Parts: sequence; C-alpha cells; structure tokens
Amino acid sequence: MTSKTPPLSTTAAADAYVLDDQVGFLMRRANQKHLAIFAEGISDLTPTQFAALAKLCELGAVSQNALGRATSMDGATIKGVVDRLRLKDLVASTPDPDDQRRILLKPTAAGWDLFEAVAPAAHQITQDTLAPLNEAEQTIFLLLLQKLT
Amino acid sequence: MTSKTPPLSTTAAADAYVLDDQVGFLMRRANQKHLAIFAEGISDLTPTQFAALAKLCELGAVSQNALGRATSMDGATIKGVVDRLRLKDLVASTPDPDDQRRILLKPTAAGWDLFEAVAPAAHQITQDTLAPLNEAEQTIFLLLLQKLT
DNA sequence: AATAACTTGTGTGTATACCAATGGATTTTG
DNA sequence: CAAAATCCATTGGTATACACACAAGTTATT
Repeated sequence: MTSKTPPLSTTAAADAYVLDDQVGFLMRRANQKHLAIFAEGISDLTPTQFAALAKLCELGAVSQNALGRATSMDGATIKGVVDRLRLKDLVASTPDPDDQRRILLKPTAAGWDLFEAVAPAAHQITQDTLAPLNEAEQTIFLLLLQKLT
Repeated sequence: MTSKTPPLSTTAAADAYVLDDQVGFLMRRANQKHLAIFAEGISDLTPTQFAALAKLCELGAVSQNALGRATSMDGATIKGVVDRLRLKDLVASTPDPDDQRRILLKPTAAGWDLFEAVAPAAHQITQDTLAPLNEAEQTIFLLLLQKLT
C-alpha cells in the first residue's frame, strides 16, 4: 500500500489541478461512453461514417470538402471516411462538370436504405446517451453544448 | 443557389434525423473547439499526454495499466502515450519488485517541472473552453457532464 | 499443489483527426 | 488580361483510440 499522507511540499499549481474536474477530461469521458453506446446500437457504421452519410442524405449532392465542412471534418479526415463509405458502396462520386477540382458525392440506393434503416437506432442512441439526465437536464445540456461551439 | 423546397417524399426517419441536433455530433464539435484551445495554450504536450502526466503527478507511482484506468485510456492507448512521455524524458519507468508483470511509472524531475510550469495554462484552457457560458451555466454543464459518465 | 481465471504489457489492425505540403483549378485583384 | 489569392483533393506524418490476440506473471479455486 502506498502512503496516503499529504505531500509535505506541493506547489499551488499542482495542488489545485485535479484532472477529474477539467472540462476536457469530462468531455472525453462522456464522449467515450457515447461511442460505446453507438457501437452497441449500430455496428454497420462508425459514428463518423454515419454522420457523413446522414449529412449527405440531408444535403443531397455536395463536394467532398463541402461535406467535410458540414460535418466538421478536416479535408484529410473526410477523405478517409468517404473512401470507406465508397468501399461499402454507400456513397457514389462523380466529377463536378462545373468545377474540375470537385468530386460530387451522392448516397447510393444502398446508402439511402441503410441510413433509413438505422436512423431509428441512431435516435435511440441519442436517447440512451442522455438517459442519465431527466428531460429538463437534457434540454439544458444540449443548449449549453451548442453554446460552446 | 440550391432548391429550398421541401422534399416531395421523405421517410419519417430521414426527415426526423438532423445531425446537428444529435448529442454525439455536438460533443464532438465542443471537444474539437476545446482541443484547438488546448493546442493554442500548451504546445509542449498533447491534451492526452498532459492528462497522463498530471495524473501521474497526482498519484505518484503507479503501473502503466493503472495509469490508463485513472485516465480512462485503453491499455494500447496508454502505452503509446507513456512511450512518448518517456521519449521526452518526462516519465521514468522501473520494474515493480512486487509484481514482475508491472512497470512502475514516475514523473521525472523534468516531468514535475513541466507539469507545474504549464498547470496555470491548463487552468486557463479550462476557463477559455467554458468562456461562452456564464458562471451558473458552467457549474451546471460540468455537473451534467459528470452525470453522463 | 495443480488448474483455472485473471492481470499486465505488448503487438497488430482499423479508424478517426489534424497539420503541412503539393499540384491543379478557379476566383479575385490589380 | 495577368498575377495573386483561394479552393480542392490528395499525400505523408504524428497522435489518439479501441478491438483483438498473445505470452508471461499472479491470484483464485478446487
């Protein structure tokens, strides 16, 4: 057993900094919990992949970078995500005739089908993630989260 | 400009699922913001590395896996983090005489120094992350975050 | 004491996630 | 119009993050 006696000399900085009270740490933990719930509820897609697919279904046809911006993903990140969605035949890409730099993305029929099939599960995941909070708390939490961005 | 007319035929699932309202998406965004603020305030260490170092300074001497549990990190994850901290000579490891499987970790003098040097910045980062909220909201937010884990 | 069950550290594989750099295309400016 | 600035997709590099499998050590069970 290690000693539990208080440190004889501790700086104010070290003394005051408790990791478990920091927003960053708490957000990481809350997110971990959510990711576990997601994986439990939807196994076909990762949360990121589902987000990209959902947004694409919402927007219809956009360029890769535009989809990245809409889902808060870096250009390099969205590329990997889209590559994997294409590999699964959930997303199709065609060159944009109006802009030769762009790749136009669209959900395939299978992409639409999958999205609609798992959307209820996605809602359930949101519910389950927020389950520890009562209804009023859930509303406040989402509101405050939005304020932070 | 793209058409803003409502879709003629949309399933309930697709219609109801708006990515930007989902907890997971909002948490990811809030976390992204926080990580950017962290990188701005502390460039020597990543948030994860700082968390591990801070916890190690808090606990004194623990095994690698124990540090991982204390910081909510997977065994494979904490290994990489500790490896990088050792490479920077912030953490030292010695075999545990009582358990030959274990590696006992301790902050080096440089590790302590760095932790104490950046702890004020870490506090500032927490403040800056929560800055969009007033004091009452900050308290509630942290409380609700804790409830979610 | 011998076996089973678990723990610890490690390695592999996949998936975000961001930065910086690059080449090609488009838009903005002077 | 020509040059500068910007945008787009891609690539390479680093760092989480988790699942899985593995070998060696420790604890629990019988």
